[in-house]
Amino acid sequence: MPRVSQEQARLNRQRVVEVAAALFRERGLHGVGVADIMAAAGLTHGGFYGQFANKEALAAEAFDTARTGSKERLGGLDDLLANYLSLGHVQTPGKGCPLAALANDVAREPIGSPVRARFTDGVRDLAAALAGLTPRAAKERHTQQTLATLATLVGAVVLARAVDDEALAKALLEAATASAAQ
Amino acid sequence: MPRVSQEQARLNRQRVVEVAAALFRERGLHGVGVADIMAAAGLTHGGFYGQFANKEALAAEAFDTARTGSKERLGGLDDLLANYLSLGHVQTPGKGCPLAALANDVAREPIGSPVRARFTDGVRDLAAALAGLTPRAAKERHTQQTLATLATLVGAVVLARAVDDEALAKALLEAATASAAQ
DNA sequence: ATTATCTATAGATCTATAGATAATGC
DNA sequence: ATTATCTATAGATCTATAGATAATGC
Repeated sequence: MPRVSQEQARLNRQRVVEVAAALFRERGLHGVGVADIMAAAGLTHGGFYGQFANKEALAAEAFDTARTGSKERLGGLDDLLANYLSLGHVQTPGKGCPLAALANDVAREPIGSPVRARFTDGVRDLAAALAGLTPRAAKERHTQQTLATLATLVGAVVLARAVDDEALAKALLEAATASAAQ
Repeated sequence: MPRVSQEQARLNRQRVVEVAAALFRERGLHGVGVADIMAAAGLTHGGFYGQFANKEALAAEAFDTARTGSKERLGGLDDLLANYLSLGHVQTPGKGCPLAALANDVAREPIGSPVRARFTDGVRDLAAALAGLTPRAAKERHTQQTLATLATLVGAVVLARAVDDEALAKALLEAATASAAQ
């Protein structure tokens, strides 16, 4: 019933995107509905379609928000590794790296889908961040090492989250840390 | 209408599990319904509940079938790496490693869920397979190296599948191969 | 008057169950 | 007679839209 100001509407829209960014990472792209997201933002279902074309468009925006919002406070390679490969990151996917949280979901999206493009940008971005923090060898080898490290980080977090045994989860994170630090 | 022999019923049941193992890996645990699976097996929806308690029980059986069915023909570490880190594996998740195909899905299942237990067994299994093919250093370090390699393999495949650029997918696989082969 | 939000609902889809059907196998 | 499978349907849930409501802002 209450109609709000344009200013408030803009804030509401941004809140929807942020809430969606968290819920998608926690429950998956198909694990949360538009009604859930709107309710979590304190709005009603019907209001959604005045602000977004459809669920897919929201997912694309939410992915970007998750990407920029979860960027590691970079200090050095060691800080990034410690943050990324922490139990805290494993236990709070809603605030963590969207690559690790949504890779399987994105892989099932049709090619050419908006979220796939954002995901690819995210991979390049994180690879660039890692490359910038790493001592550089020969250029080709440097790129290769960077991509391998990226795969190790994502793989360790993804597996640690799915496993039923916290000791094994920790062992995966520690093994990845030791490997990525050389 | 047609009622089949016990023998045929057993075969039908096994076919349902195998079809489910493929479809779950392709579309995710929530991306395929019981009706889809039964239709793909050439049976009708209603027949399902005579053979399985529920969808979760089928998922647990299907995960085990996927695990044993996708076991690499081991020849050596190089063969395993070449198979696991191939574009073929990336492009046919329905026949590939269930750890890479379903990690995000399993991570969203409640703790204590049957598929989480099977997933954990799968991680230990693949780690053991890798350990058996790897030159052994000091025991602790050996285990650590094995888990790091496992994370690298899974991460590379998971990322390569989600990315929109085949060149980047190949680069991820090659980087992981170079890293895992030392 | 415009428009952000809400109510209500259409149309799909999904899990699960109940009861009917018809071939197997004692 | 038993039982594997099928038909039909209940009860949830999900995306999307249409129309009503009421506060904003020219």
